[in-house]
Amino acid sequence: MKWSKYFIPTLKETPIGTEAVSHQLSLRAGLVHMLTSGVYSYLPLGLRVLKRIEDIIREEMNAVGANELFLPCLHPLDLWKETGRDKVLADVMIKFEDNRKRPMCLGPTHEEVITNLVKDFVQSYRQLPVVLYQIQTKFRDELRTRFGIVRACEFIMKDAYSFDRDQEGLQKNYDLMYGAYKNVFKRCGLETVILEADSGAMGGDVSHEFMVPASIGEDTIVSCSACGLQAGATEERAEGTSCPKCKKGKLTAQVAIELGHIFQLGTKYSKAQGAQFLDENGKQQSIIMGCYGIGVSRVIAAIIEKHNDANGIIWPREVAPFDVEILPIQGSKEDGEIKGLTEQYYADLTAGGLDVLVDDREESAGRKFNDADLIVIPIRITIGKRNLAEGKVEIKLRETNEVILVEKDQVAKKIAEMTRPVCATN
RNA sequence: CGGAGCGUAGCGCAGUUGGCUAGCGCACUUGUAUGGGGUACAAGAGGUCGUGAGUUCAAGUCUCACCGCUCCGACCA
Repeated sequence: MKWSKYFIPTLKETPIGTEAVSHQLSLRAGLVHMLTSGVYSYLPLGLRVLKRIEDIIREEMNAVGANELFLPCLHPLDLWKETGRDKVLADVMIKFEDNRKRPMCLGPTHEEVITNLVKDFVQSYRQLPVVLYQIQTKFRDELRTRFGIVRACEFIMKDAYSFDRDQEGLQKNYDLMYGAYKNVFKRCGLETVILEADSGAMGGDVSHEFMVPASIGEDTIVSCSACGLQAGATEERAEGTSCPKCKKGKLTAQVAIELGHIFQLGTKYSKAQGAQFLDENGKQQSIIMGCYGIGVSRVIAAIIEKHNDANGIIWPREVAPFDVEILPIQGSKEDGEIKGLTEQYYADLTAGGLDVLVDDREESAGRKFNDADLIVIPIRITIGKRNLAEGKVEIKLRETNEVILVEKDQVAKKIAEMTRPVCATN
């Protein structure tokens, strides 16, 4: 991809009204654009990151036997009345009437829709278990948006739903999802703290939250210095208090971003909506359900919060919008060799399966370097006269700021060596 | 929804006790030079000062209402 033909609107200065680093950098690096509070457009670069995260999620979901589908975000309100959640979620639901005066809402979550779907197709225990997921836009009329895309009114979520004949089956799928979630966040370069949590408006008995401790966030985790207990702190029992478990250690509080939440729902929805199956004894049973969410767009914010420096974002390799950036330093004088090498590297690396961005703009070297640091592609190749005089080209790794000089005809080979371990994990 | 702050060009800002044609930096356009860390010079283009009322000879500036954004709180799969 050539920069001159790509839409990467970087900002030199920090936008007003932004506090969180991820909010600032996501705007400055040209990833997103705010339409109004809590409503964001994803620009080409941000969309690339989003797609890469989605791909990781898809791989991990498919690996545990979940099937991807795509549910509507336009829901008749009547459906929500079946479970009474039209009232429970009334504050966050975006409701309206269509032109035929039918009460509708934009889906804040999809338990009702998926249950409605599954009950039409599943009649027998022989058809269970079923695990389905989607990556979809959710709409929530948040009372207060926060930190850019961390809490938005319109956001992208992966939601999976499991349907089992018994608790044993649910537990099995729940454990699989639990493991898949750990993989997803690890591959996104995020260390998570997993907490047993309150099920809230979702209902059910067991639930776990996947939290990333960060300098901003809407949740608080308390940790015990002695026994290592970690727990959510919804109430004002943060610091000071002694540990409720060992009674010895002191609790320290840490702000965190919730990225994932998984629930054992049981029969709350299947009973309310009549999703039943016939067991081998010919008896009607309610399907046992679980649901599993990841705030996909929120993951981007968490990654930026955890991976940045004074110059910009340091993407973990698996989620970076491009693998390699080629930065030719040349002017209008047309240095034939620089141009030739740029094209050659681009062709070689692209053929090797890498996403390559070429900064072919007629800009000063300084601006190119600064933009490169801001949007940050993991590997940067700088081609300039200074090193070319020695027959060499510079390769810089953004993660470590390590700079190596490579013979100009060894570049593609060297990059291939560097990127191989990443490819192997895929 | 309570508390606080902010709103002047695409972005970041200045604008005094109300005063004459609303400025500055960046970005943008054109030209010349430059070409390894936001390059220099020159000439340009770009404005319902968030919206609406009010006070006044005169409002970016004062008053009121409303709208929008951010932060804290309440709330939250």
